[in-house]
Amino acid sequence: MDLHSIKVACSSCNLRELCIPVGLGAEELAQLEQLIPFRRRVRRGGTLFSAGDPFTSLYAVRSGFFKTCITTVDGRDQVTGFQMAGEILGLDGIVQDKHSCSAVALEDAEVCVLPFDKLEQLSREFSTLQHHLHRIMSREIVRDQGVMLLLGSMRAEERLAAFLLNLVQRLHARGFSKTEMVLRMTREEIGSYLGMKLETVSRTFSRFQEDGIIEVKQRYVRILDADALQRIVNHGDTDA
Amino acid sequence: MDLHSIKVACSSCNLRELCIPVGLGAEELAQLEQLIPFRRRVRRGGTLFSAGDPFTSLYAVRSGFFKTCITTVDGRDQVTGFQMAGEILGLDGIVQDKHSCSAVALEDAEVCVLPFDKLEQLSREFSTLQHHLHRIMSREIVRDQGVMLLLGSMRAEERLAAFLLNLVQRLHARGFSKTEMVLRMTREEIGSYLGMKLETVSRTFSRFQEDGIIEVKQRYVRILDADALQRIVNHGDTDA
DNA sequence: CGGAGAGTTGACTGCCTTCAAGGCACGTGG
DNA sequence: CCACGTGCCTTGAAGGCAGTCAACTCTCCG
Repeated sequence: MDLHSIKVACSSCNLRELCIPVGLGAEELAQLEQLIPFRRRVRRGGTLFSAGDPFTSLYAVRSGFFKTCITTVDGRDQVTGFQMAGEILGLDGIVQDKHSCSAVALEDAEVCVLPFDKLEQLSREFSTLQHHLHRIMSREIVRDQGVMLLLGSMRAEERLAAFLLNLVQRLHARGFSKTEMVLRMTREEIGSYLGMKLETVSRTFSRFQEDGIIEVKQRYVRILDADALQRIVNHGDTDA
Repeated sequence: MDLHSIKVACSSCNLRELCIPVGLGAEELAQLEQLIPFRRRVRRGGTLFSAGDPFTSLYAVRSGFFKTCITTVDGRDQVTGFQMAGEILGLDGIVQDKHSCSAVALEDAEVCVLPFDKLEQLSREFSTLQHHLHRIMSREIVRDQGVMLLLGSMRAEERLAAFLLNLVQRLHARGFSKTEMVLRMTREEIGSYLGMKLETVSRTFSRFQEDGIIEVKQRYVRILDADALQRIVNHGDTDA
C-alpha cells in the first residue's frame, strides 16, 4: 500500500466546496481533519479496494479518476460508476462490513482515507456532519436510481447523450471546460456502464459527430451543440 | 391523511427481525418506540409520498406492498423498486429535503412513520442505531447496484428469472411459501422495473411455463424448478 | 350482462449485438 | 529513426432479441 503520513488540511483543500466539508463549521472542520490519518495513492490500473475486501473506510477522491465495478459469480461484469475529485467511494461496504464492488483507478489518483468508525463517532458529536453524511448516502441512492432510469428506458443515443452531459457538467463544477473533455475510460467501460457494447458506443459517437453535435477524436470529446444533446436525452426528439 | 395515534410497540412487532429494530438493545428499542408518533394507512392505489413532496420522515412498511417510481420531465417513467413488510421507504428524500420518487401502494398498506430529525437525534445517542441506519442506507445502495447489473447486462429471460427468485426469497423470509406467490403488480409494472415491455414480460412468463419451470395463471405464480431459474440467471445457460 | 382493465398471442419491424477486418496511436527496441 | 507489436477504436455486414402494433381472451365488478 502506498501511504502518506502527511496530515491533510480539509480547510485548505481546494475541494472543500465539493467534498465532505461542505457546510461544516470551523470546529467541525478541525475535528474532521483530526480523523483523516493519511492519504493514499493509487496508480493507474491499481485497485483502491476489491469486492470482498473488509470495509474499514470511506474514501474521498482528491485527484484522479476511478471506476467502480461489480462482478458476479457467473462472470458477468458491470461498471457501476465513475468517480472524480471530491466524490466519495466505499459506501457499498457498510452493510456487510465488506466491499461489494471494486474501485479501480483509471489514472494515477490520490484519495483521503476516512476511517468509518471514527466518522460515525464524530458524527454523533456534530449533527451537521451527521446530516451531511446522510445526504451523501442519499445522493448516491438518487444517483443510482437515475442510472436505473437510463438503463431501463433509454435507447443507445439517449444514454450516451445523458452520459456526456453528466460528465461534462461534473467536470465543469470542478473548474474544467463546459464543452471539452478527455475521457479517462475506454469505449468498453463506457459501454459497460451504459449497458451497451463497445461497438455501439463507437457508432453512436460517430453518428453524433456526423450530425455536428460533437467532435470526437479518440478520447477527446468536444460538445458543439449541448442543446441538441439535451434534446436527445429528452425523449429522443432528434429534430433541431 | 389517514392517521392512527395508536403507539406502536416495536418490541412486540412481528417484523422486529426484519425492520429497524434488528440488533438493538432493550433501551434503544424503548427509545425508538418513543419517536414513532403514529402509523399511517395508505389505500391501494394511494401514494405515501410523491416526487417533490417535502421530506420529513422515513417509512417502515408494516403491511401491504409498495412500488417506487420516478418520472422525468419528458414523461419517461420507471419503477425503481417494490417494497414489502419490514422494508424502508423514503431514503431518496434526505439529500434534497424533498422526495425524488413517488411511493404508491399496490395493495392496502400500513406504514410506521419515522420522523427523520428525531431518528438522527436518537442515532447520535445510540451508536447501534446509528450504525444500523447506515447499514440500511448502504443496503439500498448495494441493492440498486444489483438492479443496474440486471438492467445493464441481462437478457429478458434472465431478468425475469432474477426478479422471481428475488421476490420469492423476500416473501419466504417473511414466512410465506418458498414456491408460490401472488404478484401484487401488473405486467406493465414488472416490465417497467425490469426495463422491458409488458408483452415481453408476458411472453417470457409463457415460455417459462412451457418449459415447465413455473406455473403461471395471471397474478398467481408457482415455481416448479427453482434451480432452472437460478441457472437462467447464471448466464442464460438454459440447459437442464 | 356488459364494460373496463389486465393479460396473452401473433406478425412484423428495427435496434443493437455479433462477428470480422482494418486503422490509429503509442511505446519499445533494434 | 523507424519497424513492429499491442491495445484501443472504427466500420461493415448479417442476424437475433425485444419492441411495436394489433386482435383477442380473461377476469372482475358494477
